[in-house]
Amino acid sequence: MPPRAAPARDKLLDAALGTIRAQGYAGTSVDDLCRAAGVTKGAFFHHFPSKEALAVEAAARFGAMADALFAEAPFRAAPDPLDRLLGYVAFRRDIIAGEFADFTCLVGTMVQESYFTSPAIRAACEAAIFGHAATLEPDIAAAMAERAMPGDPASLARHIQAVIQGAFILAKASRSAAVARESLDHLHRYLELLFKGDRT
Amino acid sequence: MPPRAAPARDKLLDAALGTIRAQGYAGTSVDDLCRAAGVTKGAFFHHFPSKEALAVEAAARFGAMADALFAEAPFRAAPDPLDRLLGYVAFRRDIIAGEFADFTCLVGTMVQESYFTSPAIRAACEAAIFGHAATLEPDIAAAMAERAMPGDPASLARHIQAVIQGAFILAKASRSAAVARESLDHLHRYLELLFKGDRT
DNA sequence: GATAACATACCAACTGGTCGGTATTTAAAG
DNA sequence: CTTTAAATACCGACCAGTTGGTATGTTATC
Repeated sequence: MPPRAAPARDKLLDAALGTIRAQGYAGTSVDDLCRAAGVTKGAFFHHFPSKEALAVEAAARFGAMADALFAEAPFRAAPDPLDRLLGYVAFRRDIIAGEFADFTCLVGTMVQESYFTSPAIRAACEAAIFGHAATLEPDIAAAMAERAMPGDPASLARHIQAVIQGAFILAKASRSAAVARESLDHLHRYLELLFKGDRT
Repeated sequence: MPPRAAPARDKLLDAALGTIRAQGYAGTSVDDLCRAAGVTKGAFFHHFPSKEALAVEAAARFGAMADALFAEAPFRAAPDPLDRLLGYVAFRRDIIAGEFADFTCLVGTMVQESYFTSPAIRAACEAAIFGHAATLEPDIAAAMAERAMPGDPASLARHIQAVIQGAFILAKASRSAAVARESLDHLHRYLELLFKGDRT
């Protein structure tokens, strides 16, 4: 097959998304990854200098995939910035379904356990989370400006990410996606109260 | 029920709180724990049948310690239930300071990485998180009743925990306790808007 | 003198990582 | 269009250290 395409590399990265989201970073061995990807250890260390390096790349890949998903989602077409913001939260709520390893956040999982032991992974996760949060800032800023509201768009964008991350934790603890969706509903209500001043 | 003083047991449990919060469950070896506790491996397996069993007990201990901390905190003395609720959030905000391993949540960290691989740990973390959330329900229910508000007290209590957990993740990612406090401020504002309808 | 609390030595399985090798592709030379 | 040389992709045995856990003690306390 085409070596230039390096399928083993992509297979490993893909396998990492699912496996690490289910077992955590430290709980996933290089052999686990190779097995899940259907690849040998030789291929692993040909493409990645270390397990940590793969994690860093997986974090970046996950961030890019997430950004692309939301950039192309239907709610983006709304003309009003507040509608786009509320649409984002509603969309995030709605995609919380199915297997946990499918809707859960790779970088949130990894940073939790390796922020202290691996500066490289921590930085990669920070970039993914805060980079994604930054994509919300323009709409928040526009919605605030339209209403001459005080407030820090960046801070609200970060809070939205915090709620999402926390919702995943409660969902995992209770094996219930519904618990996570509920929290996103509260977040949605917060934004409505904040921007519209009512509970419509 | 320890027959008579088993210092090694307590030292191991204490060491687990700090070490697992910094390195995660899978990232912490039994030897790490023994070293941190100043105890030998023989003592470890004399008191705990497995590493997993220690984690389960550590989760329960952490939950009990947290419940006790908030049950005795000053805000509990407020006569109004809403003030107690807002006081809880403000108090949680204020104790986010210093070392990450000191204010961060053991059970949130553990459940994130082992909800799939260890049913026992997952259940222990679920009990700690949702048990703690339940302690907020009476005040929320009372505050809602006073205002004849619709809404599910349990759901709001869980949301509060979700925000707290998510705030920790963002804090770890950015090495900034301030980011977490900010999120607690947003949560505080949500509750004010919900119950008072203004931004006082 | 029994029992719980600890210590020491040890183990098989697994850990992340290395290494010498082979197969396939690309690029340039003929 | 071939031949060929360099590069890249991949394989799988192997390594030293670590893993969670055990077996067999010794010591302290009732």
